[in-house]
Amino acid sequence: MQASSKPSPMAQIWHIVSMIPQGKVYSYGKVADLAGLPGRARLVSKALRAAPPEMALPWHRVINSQGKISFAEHTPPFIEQMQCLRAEGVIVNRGRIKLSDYEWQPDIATLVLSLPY
DNA sequence: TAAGTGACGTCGA
DNA sequence: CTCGACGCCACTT
Repeated sequence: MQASSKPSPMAQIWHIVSMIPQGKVYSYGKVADLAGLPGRARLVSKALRAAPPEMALPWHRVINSQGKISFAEHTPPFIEQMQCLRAEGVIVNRGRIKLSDYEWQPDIATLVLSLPY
């Protein structure tokens, strides 16, 4: 059984990102881990850029492991991401976000039920 | 095939 | 805590 093909890495990444709750953030590296792609954080950024706008993926909730927005400060994309986060109640200072307050703590049960076994 | 690039991560100064 | 160097991976030149 289970002869069906497993989802593409990009589809897996999109799936994980779509699960990040409003008002919470998660790092590229951890998204990659949950997607079953350890060590491929850079693939996550690529997947977000490739995501069609129609799917309204919450890309702004993905930041780097240091709790900062990865775009260069003062650039249009940086400002857009910061505003999206603030609109959800996330406090952003100079591109920095307090992970101890806003990092998503994925529920194990939810994860198990959502992964493609 | 080698070298460059990037919405990353980790470690040490 | 901030920075730079280096490691990494998947492309692109």
